[in-house]
Amino acid sequence: MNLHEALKMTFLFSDLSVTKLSAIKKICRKIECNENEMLFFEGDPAKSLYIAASGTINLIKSSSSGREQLIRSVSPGEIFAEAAMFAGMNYPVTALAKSKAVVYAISKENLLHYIRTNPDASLKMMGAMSKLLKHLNRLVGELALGSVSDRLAKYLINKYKETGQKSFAIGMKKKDLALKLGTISETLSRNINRFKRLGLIKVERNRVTIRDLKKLEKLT
Amino acid sequence: MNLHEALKMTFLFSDLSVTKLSAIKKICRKIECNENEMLFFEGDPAKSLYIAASGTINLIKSSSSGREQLIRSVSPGEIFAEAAMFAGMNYPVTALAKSKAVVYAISKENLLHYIRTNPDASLKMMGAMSKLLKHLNRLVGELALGSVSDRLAKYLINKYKETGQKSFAIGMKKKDLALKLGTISETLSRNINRFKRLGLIKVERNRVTIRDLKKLEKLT
DNA sequence: CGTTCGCTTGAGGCCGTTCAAGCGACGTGG
DNA sequence: CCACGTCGCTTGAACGGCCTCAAGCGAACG
Repeated sequence: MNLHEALKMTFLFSDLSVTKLSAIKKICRKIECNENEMLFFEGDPAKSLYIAASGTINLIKSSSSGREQLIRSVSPGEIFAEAAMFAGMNYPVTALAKSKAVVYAISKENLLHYIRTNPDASLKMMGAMSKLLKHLNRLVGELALGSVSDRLAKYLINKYKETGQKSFAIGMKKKDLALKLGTISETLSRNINRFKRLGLIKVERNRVTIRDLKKLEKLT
Repeated sequence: MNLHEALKMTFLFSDLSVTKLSAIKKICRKIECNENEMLFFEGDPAKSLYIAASGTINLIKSSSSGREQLIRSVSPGEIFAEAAMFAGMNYPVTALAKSKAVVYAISKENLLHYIRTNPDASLKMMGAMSKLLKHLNRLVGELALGSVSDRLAKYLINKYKETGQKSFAIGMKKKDLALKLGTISETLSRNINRFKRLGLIKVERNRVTIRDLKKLEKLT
């Protein structure tokens, strides 16, 4: 995906006029990441907003003891570090390229200038932030209140609703899914197995089939 | 605290002209809550932004099994449900008055109109949302990565930094502190006791004194 | 064919919760 | 002023979920 396509996909810059779009393009700085490269670290001063053009970027939190939590997985056409740049914030997560990736950065100064001179942009920006807030609120609830199997069930149901299919590919390594669910691969494995034994799902390779949606929903 | 004072304290409406301020006052609807009354429930469609004038409002998440997590405790002069009203969201938490309380509500429509006609307001609103994001990010990290004693240590250190005093009142029931730290009173009690045994803190009634800040910081 | 990688499975242990009981502080009514 | 009940807090015992460490195992790949 090139810069133009990526910008068009973002909530923030999607419906701009040709002139405005090319103005935005001028202030984008291209950054290429190798697999497993860190784009920025948690705690670094937030200097830019990023637009993902290709590859996958994981936003994670990690503790000194080595535990990790995946906060968000960014796909091409999405923006990230939206909100970190207000009030002189630091990045609250570290950004890790899961594959070779290309992202574009817009500096804080340029973005603020853009927002100030484009009234609509504020509203869109607030929309983006509010989506993030929603996501984080859900995450907090799930982490604080639910067990791993709760979160796994929620994840599966959500996948089903997203795709409309009772059979779908997980689309990432189980280890990464574990990270997303706030656990580790062993525990995930055991839980998947329990679901299989209970007749809730069927699993082959990377593909899951929901056999008993009702019971799955009752779990959460 | 009356409406005028409360508005003056908020980040959002603090430095308005007299005319604008009185325009805002006109669109505020007064709501009085009794102790333990719910102002709104998680999942309700978000129709208003609120300004707390007196009393304490707890924003909590709870699960069907009865577990609860305190997301935020709102004091007079603060606004809440800032962000819920974008993109047709529902409240992500339920608001519970911990004491008799007075709050003022501004409807979604009125607020959006206000924001659209006051360019500065968007920036302030984004500031408010970005503060919230920061808070939630921290909360996610602590819940996902840390233990109860980590969170207790962080809380104590934070209190110390806030007040500048090594001795301070907790200012809420231990049960509520437990809620805030994502645990229950029994576990909190045991952890406080462990800290006491290790010589990290001293506790008398509702007052904590930090005896060994260094070690406390090393815990986190 | 051997190595690596992702995943699974098992044993053991820790942390936090649940359930149950005890205890001091406080307020109320006798 | 004391007796009693309530409330907030603490403590103990038992249990369970999840993590750690370690080993096994199939598939992909050079």
